[in-house]
Amino acid sequence: MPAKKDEKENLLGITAKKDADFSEWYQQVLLKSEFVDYSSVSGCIVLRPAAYAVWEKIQSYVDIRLKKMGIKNAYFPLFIPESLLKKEATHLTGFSPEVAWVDYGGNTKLGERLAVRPTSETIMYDSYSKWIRSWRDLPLRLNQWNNVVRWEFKNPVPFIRTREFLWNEGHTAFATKPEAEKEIKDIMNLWVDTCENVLALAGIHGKKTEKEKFAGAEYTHALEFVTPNGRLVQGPDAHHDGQIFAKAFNLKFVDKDEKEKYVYQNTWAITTRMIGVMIMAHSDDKGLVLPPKVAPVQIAIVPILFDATKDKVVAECSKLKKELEKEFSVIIDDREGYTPGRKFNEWELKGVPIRIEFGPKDLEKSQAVLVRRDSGEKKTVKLSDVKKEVEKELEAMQISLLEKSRKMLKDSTVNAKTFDELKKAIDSKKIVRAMWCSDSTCEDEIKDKTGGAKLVAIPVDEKPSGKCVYCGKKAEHEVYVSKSY
RNA sequence: GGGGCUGUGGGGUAGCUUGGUUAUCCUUCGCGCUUAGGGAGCGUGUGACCCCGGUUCGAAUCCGGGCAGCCCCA
Repeated sequence: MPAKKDEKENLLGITAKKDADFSEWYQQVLLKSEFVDYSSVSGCIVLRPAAYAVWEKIQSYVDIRLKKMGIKNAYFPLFIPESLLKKEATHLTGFSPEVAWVDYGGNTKLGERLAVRPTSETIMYDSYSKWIRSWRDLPLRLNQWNNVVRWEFKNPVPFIRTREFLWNEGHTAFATKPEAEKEIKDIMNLWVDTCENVLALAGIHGKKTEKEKFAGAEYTHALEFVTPNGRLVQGPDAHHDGQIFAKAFNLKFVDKDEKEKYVYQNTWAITTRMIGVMIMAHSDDKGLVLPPKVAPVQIAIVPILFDATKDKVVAECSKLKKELEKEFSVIIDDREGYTPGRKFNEWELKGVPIRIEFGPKDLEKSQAVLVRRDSGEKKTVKLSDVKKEVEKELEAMQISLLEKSRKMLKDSTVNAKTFDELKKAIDSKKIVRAMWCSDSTCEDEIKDKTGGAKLVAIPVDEKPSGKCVYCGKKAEHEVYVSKSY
């Protein structure tokens, strides 16, 4: 029996519309699906089991591939002595406004206060300086999975901007620049692969402008993702640090030619922010939509229970579950006292990719009903074909979500020749591709006159030609301009 | 960095202007019965005034401060 319209407001499901009230919608999707919760610490969220499971999927996909590349995992301290954090000037300036400090141990004031790591370059390179002596010690390629704290004062947005977040941080040292730069390419390929094939997200591979690059890097590559409310968000990145930290931390080695040289370094990371980007992109007015490759539960079997056939239906569902869980993660929702409709809505809210309905009619005809979360499409299949069909639909869903993401990126992008066009596009929540003279004055002016739109990325596939969108001088680069998180 | 709005059971709310008995309603949650192919029904139970201070005989309500969340602008 359908719920009365005026009662719907108070039911389990989300009431905000993605198109009409994006941030309210985003919040409701996360909270009502029991994906995350707020905590008593401002700007810090709780990843509930479903969210953490998604992170574990991302983590394991990336971790396996990093290890194949020859990178090893290690763990360095959470705390960084102030003196170490101060060693590289640009780095310090970049991070110091948002560092959280520990001043006391119990009641005892510490002799030197400790930073809670905002990133671990400084504490790691302190060790690296002891470990790197000869060319034989290189390359040194370590990664750690951990948490970092950046005490931001802007409005927190779950996953997108939180004061503490989870990530990996790879920190590597090479004897030569070409080796190091080759790694930047490999890592960026890994990020593209992970985002596209696991999270079903299409991004822009770009280079950061001088203004926007990582504090302490020579240059920064990153993937940028468009959100449904027309902003770009930075995703995973890879920074080539050249010899900047090497000089600050005295990372020298004796090369084969017996000369002392500084190492060349990279740092790179993917963070839990991507989970937020993924949810913004794929989820809808019914709740979460999780790509099959990250979904903690891929299939929910809902038995339709009538007294006369209950036992047989449940038995058949259990058989089905046993068969399916050889390859997929499956749950069977045989809770009594809830109607099927209620269960359907609940699993949709939680973003389970495939639902299987099975009742007396299906028992009679040896069939089951498959429903896809992303399209809502229903399909009746023979019991013997369920496994094959599920596999097919999960793959199709994964691909379809990526295509949708590609389309969103394409539809959100506008080319602008004049500043007027650029401004109009920004105002109508588009992201803009335009030409740029590469002067930071123009960068500042554009930001100023558009209400904060940044030059987010110089696409790696750029073909600069013509004139700067702002000053009209010869263009050096193409850029994506957009408001950002 | 600046401005605005809002905090009442797990969620959504009424009450606040004009202070006054046991804080309203819906939903969730627990239990019992009954139901079951798209958010079922009846009965019953649990559960809240963000925190600190002030005014007052009396504060969810008025005042001050804090904390938190949201929105807009830079």
